[in-house]
Amino acid sequence: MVRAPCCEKMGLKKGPWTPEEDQVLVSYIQTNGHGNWRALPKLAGLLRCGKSCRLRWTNYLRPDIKRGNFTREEEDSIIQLHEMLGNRWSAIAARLPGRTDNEIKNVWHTHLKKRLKNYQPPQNSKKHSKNNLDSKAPSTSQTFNNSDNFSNIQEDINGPVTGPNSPQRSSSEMSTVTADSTAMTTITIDDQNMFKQLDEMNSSESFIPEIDESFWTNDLSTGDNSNFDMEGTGEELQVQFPFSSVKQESMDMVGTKLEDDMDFWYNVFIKSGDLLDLPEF
DNA sequence: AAATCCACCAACCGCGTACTG
DNA sequence: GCAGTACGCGGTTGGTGGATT
Repeated sequence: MVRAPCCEKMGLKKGPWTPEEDQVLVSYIQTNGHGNWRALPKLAGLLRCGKSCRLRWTNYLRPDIKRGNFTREEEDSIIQLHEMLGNRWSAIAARLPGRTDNEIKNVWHTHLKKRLKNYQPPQNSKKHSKNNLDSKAPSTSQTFNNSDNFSNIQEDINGPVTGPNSPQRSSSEMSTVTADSTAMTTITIDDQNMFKQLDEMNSSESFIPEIDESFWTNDLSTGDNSNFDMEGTGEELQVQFPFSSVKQESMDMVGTKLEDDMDFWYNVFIKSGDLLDLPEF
């Protein structure tokens, strides 16, 4: 069943806002605040629906909006954040003061996607982005240089790490991730330590090392990922990978054995926004 | 000069979810 | 626990203006 558009239903005005309407909206909000968006247009004397008013205010009229072209730094930040957060435009906008999610979304679709298209990702990077692990993020890879990003994203996932309203989770509350392949590679780490490690790696020269073709098995390379499975099982998340062998040279990380390919882990833990968003995680 | 194409961006739309009674 | 309401979000659309043919 299709919900009727609110403006149509009410016989309210649609389309571009006039300067007069802008003025009415701004002066009303400056005087009274926006409070209830639904009631606002009636109270302010606007023939618009509350939704339209909210959009106009948040995307255009808000005093803290930064107008004008995006700087190269801002664009780079968007690319980095999109790499990590996917199409979560509001989360990205929250890290770019003065920019709205709508604006960022537009810039992404009109400029940045093209920029990335011209960028040749390292071999393999898209092979393990199939099967929904990476459904929200493009399969490109790059070096990160914003040292705040991982901490911020950690906050996004777990809530603020410090502060009166958001106490740090105890280690028993911290979720674990278990990666299990048919080669019986099992890794358990907690996400707090993981982000700490990633922050450290982030400050190094090259966050994502090159990987060689042999890292991937034929199963995955041929795109037969039907047996890929991820499921949340209470406190523990089981992740099954379809490949039967992984590079076994390991590094000691977070007190646990991990493969040395950080591109892999990056995709598993960072690019997979869905995985990280699971409340059980 | 006219027609067409294309890029840009403001605004709309519907869905998911938080909130409230 | 449920239903109704309101809001926020991401995807999409449509108008506009500049570039190209």
